[in-house]
Amino acid sequence: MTPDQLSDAIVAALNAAVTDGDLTLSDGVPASVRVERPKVKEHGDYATNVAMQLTKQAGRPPREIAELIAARLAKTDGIAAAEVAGPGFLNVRIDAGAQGVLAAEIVAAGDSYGGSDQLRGVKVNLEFVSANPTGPVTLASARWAAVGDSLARILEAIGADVTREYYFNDHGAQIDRFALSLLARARGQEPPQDGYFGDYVDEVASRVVAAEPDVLSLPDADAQEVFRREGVALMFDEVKRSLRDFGVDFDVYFHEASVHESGAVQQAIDRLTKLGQTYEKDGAVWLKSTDYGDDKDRPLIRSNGTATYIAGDAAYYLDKRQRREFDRVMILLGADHHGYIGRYRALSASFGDDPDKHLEILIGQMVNLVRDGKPLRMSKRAGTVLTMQDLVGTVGVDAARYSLVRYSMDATIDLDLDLWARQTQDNPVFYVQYAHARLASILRNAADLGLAPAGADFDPGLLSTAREGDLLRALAEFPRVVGHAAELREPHRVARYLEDTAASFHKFYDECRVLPLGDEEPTPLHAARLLLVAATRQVVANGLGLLGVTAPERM
RNA sequence: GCCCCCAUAGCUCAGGGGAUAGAGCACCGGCCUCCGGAGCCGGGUGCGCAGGUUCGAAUCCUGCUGGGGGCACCA
Repeated sequence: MTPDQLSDAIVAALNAAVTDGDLTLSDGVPASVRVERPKVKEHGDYATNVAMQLTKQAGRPPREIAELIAARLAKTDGIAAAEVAGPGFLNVRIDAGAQGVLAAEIVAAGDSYGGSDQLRGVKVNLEFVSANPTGPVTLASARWAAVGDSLARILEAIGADVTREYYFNDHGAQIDRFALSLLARARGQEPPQDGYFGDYVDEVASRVVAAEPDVLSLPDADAQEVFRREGVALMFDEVKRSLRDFGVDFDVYFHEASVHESGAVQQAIDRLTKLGQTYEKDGAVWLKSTDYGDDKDRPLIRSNGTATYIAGDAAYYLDKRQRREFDRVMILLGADHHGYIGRYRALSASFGDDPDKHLEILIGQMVNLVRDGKPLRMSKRAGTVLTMQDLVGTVGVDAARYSLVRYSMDATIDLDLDLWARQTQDNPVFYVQYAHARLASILRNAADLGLAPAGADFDPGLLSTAREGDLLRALAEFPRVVGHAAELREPHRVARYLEDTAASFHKFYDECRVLPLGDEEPTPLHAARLLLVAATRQVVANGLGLLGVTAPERM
């Protein structure tokens, strides 16, 4: 019996109490009740605080309400006991049998276990990373790559139709500075003060020269144009390649330059003007973003006639909303962009959208580096920027992605380079992957013995020890964890869940022999435990899949 | 000055109003005749401060302290 099924049973009990005239609820019976796993074993398999929640509208003490539910619940199939405790908690024990059937259900569901139809039919556009093509993907961007892709996978698991999107800022001043920096390095000069530094600038510059040998004999403006075009193209390739190596495949790489070249920017501004959302002042065209809660109005067209960055955003946002009629535009940004929220919401509202419904901007905190216990300061100028590829090269894709996704986005994380570089069991990803390898190994050994997991008609009551019960309850949690991770946009919950579940499995393994010992005859218990192993392996594999981390058969 | 995030064990971090606040690392001590010891078992210290809401607060609200990041006709 899963928590959701228990919730249904409790609702049924409440309905029965009302029908019998034992209970009156002014707001009616809730559609579902909150069921949680108690921290203490003595409090049963599951507990609910619904009686306390209903105290007001029932006009009766919580313990009395809990008694009414308990009496009816105790008669429900699959429930071994229901007792009232403390101020009005209802503690429930599930029949071992009702719990054990889950193992067969999970194996039958396979890859789909954990998913749901919660967001079926919802089209989501999820933009993340979107780093400028003026350098390699940095460690900070790697966090959004890991978190964004995992979030996309989790949303897809609950039915959403997700488009992963990357916005290349390949237009504007920073691109000019990049081109100038390349030109300078190609000539053996220092890049400008506000230019780009680091070895990769030299590399890109020499690759451009190799491809276009006569570039250095061109006039400055023409040479700069060649370096801009070729340099940016090389960076595009580099960015795409490192993301692919990281296991992140974007559906759309959108180029900022395209909305400027196509006239989409002007169309977007015209539209805003027609909607009465702009005005002219000091020779510039402004968006009345303060009407929608922004700190200040934002210029769309500068007094020199050129379009601003936010004008490109306007066109891009409009494109996203119209291209496939996305229900929701989600954007993952670093904390240094949090000031961006106000103007973007105002932009959305200016087009007549509801920013609370159509737009969602997620802010994640930064990644710091620590070495020898001391913070390591990255400097773009000195060229000491740690890249995603550096991280992957040091710890591997699995550990890199896992380490970046296992923390709450709200928390700044300190990655200890030495620790991750050591690649020892300090890294929790090994704990989870090891559990999967161990599970796979048991299944391999069973196959060698000609032993198959029990079928759907097995006796679930065989899985009755405390460790088996703990493991089954952990497996039963998975769909809820995925649902919560999706709803709260918190992929790290999946990682933490996997660590807990791996621990439950390791404990089960330590106490419960799965395969026959020596020449012992296989029994139904062996087959039942093997089924539990198969179910556990499935859950661990599904969970790792949501994080974009491999589930190894062997390590 | 204004805005956002954070503050929980020696360290890195979990903890969606619930009962006795958890995990990993580190430290000490146990467990391999057979399914992977990269594992398991035992040992202990903590919610920055002050108010408020609530039957109940690490969790929600306010103020303060400390840390991080932002507040361009840059992108």
